[in-house]
Amino acid sequence: MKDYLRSILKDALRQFDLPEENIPEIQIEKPNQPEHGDAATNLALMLARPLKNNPRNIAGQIVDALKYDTGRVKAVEIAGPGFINFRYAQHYLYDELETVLREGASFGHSDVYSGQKVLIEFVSANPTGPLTVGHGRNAVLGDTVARLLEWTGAEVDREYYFNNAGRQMRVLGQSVRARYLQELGRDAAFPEDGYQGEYIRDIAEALVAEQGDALAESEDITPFKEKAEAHIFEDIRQTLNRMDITMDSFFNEHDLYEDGSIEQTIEIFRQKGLAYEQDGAIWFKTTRFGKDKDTVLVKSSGEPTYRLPDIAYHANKLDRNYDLCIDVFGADHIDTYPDVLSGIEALGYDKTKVDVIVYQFVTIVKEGKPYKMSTRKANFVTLDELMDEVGADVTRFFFLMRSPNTHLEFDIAEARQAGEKNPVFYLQYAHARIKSILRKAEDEYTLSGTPDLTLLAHPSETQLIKTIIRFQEVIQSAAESREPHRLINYLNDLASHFTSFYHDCRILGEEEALVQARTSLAAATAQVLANGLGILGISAPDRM
RNA sequence: GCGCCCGUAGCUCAACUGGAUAGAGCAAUUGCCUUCUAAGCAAUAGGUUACAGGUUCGAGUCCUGUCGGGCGUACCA
Repeated sequence: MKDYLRSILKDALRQFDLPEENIPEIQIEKPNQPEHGDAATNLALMLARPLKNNPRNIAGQIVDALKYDTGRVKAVEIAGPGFINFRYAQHYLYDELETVLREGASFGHSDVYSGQKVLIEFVSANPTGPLTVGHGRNAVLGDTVARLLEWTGAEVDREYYFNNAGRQMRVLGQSVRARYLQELGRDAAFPEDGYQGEYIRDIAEALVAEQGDALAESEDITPFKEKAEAHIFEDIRQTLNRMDITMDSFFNEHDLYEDGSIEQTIEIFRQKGLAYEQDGAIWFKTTRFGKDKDTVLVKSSGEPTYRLPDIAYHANKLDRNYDLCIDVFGADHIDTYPDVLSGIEALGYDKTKVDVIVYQFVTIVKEGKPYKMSTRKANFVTLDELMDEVGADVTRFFFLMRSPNTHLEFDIAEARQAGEKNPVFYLQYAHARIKSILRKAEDEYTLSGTPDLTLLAHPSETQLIKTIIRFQEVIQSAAESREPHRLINYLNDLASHFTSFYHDCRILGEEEALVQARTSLAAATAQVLANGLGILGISAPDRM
C-alpha cells in the first residue's frame, strides 16, 4: 500500500516541474490519531521551501492532480499544516485479509533483502565457562535479527567466533589441572586468578573418570585445556539449543594465523604506511582515521592484540562474498569497532558492508535488588539457570522486549509470574484463546466455501484487520533497523485489538455466514501471532 | 580529562528515525465472570520528555552547553 501511495504521489508531483534533486523521498506513515486516517504524508510540508509556497496550497495542488483507485483508497484529505491523509477503502481491507488467509504460515515474508548474503556473527564467547545472562541478550538478539532478515528475503549464515589460545585459556587449563589433582587427593595450588566455577570440578571429575591419574605427573596443561574446551563448547551448544539457536559455523581465530592472513594484514598496512614499529611493538596509525592515539597491533612480546585478528577476521568474512556482515556485541566492546572499520577500509574493503548491533548491559534484579556478576568469581547467573527459573520463551521475550540501546533490567520475580505482570503470556494467551474458539467452531459448525468477509464491518473488526495487514511492513522495519522489539510492540498491539474485538463481537452463536467470517478473522489473527512469535523464537501454544 | 550510550508517568520502557493531542505494562482507584479461556475487558488518575539555549513551518528526536547515570579509555580478551 505504501508503495502504491508513493507511486501515485510521484505522478501527481510531475506538475511542479521540479529538478530531480529537489524531489524529496516520499514518506508515508501511520498517523498517531485515528481520525487522521490510515496513512499520511508530509510531502507538501517538505516541498514548501523549494516551491516557495504555502504547504496547504501545495497539498491542494497535489490532491487535485492525484489519481487513485477507489477500490483501495476511499478518501484523501488535507489536514493541519498541510498533511495529506488517506483513508483505506473497506474493500482493500477485505482483499488484504484474504491474502493473509491464503498465505498462512508464510504471510509476512517480503523480498527487500532478497539476493543478499548476510553473515551474522554473535555470541562469540570464548570457551572459558558457561554462557551468562549477558551472552543471552547477545544470542537472542543475533538469532532474532537473523530470523527477521530471513523473513525479508536474505540468505543468512550464523557464525560463532572464538579464540581458544592465549592467556584466558591457559588459566582455564591450569584451573582444571588444579581441580584434577585435588580430585586425586594430591596437593595442588589453585591459580590465583583461576576460574572458580563449579563446572571446573565437573570437568576435572570427568577427566579422572576417563584417565585416572595418568595425567598427574605431567606439567603439560594441554590435555586439560582441550578437555575443558570440548566440555564447555558442548554446554554452550546445548544452552543455545534450548533457546532454539543453531550456529551454521564456528570460526577459530587460530585459523587466521595458520593461513597467514595475520601476517598479510600487517604487511599490507606496512606497505600503505599505516603500520610502524616503536618500542618493539607494531602500531596501527589509527590517528589517520581520526583517533587521538595510535593502536598497538602486535605487542613487544610478539603476541598480537585482539584488534589485529579482528581486522583480519572481518576481511576474511568479506572475502567469503557476503553482502552484509553484522556483528553483535556488548557496550564494553564498542571501542574496537571503529578500529576494525578503519582496518578493513585500509585493506581496500567496503566498510559499509559491516554493520554492528551494540547492546547495553543486562542487570538481573532478584528480590528487588540488582545482582552483580563476574565470570571469574563464578557469582554470575548462567543462562541455563535463568531458563530453569523462567523458561526459554520468557527468556527470549525479555531479552527482546527492549531496544538494544537501553540497559535491560531483567526482573526474575516479574518474569516468573505466569500471567498478570508477565507480558509474554499475553501474546500466547491470545493465541491459545483463538485456537480454543476455532476448535469449538469446528465441533459446532460445518463451515465450507469462501467466507463473506464483507460482513466484517464493526469498528473493532475493521481495526483488527488494519492491524493484521501491517505485519509485513513491521517485519521490514524491525529487520532494517535491527530492532526486534518493534515486532513485540506490534504483536502486543495486535493481541490487544483482538481482545477488544473478542469482547465487542461474538464469534460463535451468530448466524452461520457471520460465524464463518469472524472465525476467518480470528484464524488470520492467530496466524499472524504465530508467525510473529515464530520470528521471535517463542512458542505459540494451542492451549494454556 | 577524552570517546560511545542513556536521562520520557511512582517503577520498567515505547514513540514508525524531524510530524498533528508523547503512549503501553506494572503499581493505585473503580466497574465487568450462569454466555466463545477474567492469564481478560472498560474507565479514572498519573508528564514543564533532566536543565538552559539554538536550528525550522514543526523538536522527546538534530546542534551547543550544564547536571546526572552506564560502559570504555592497557603492549588484557
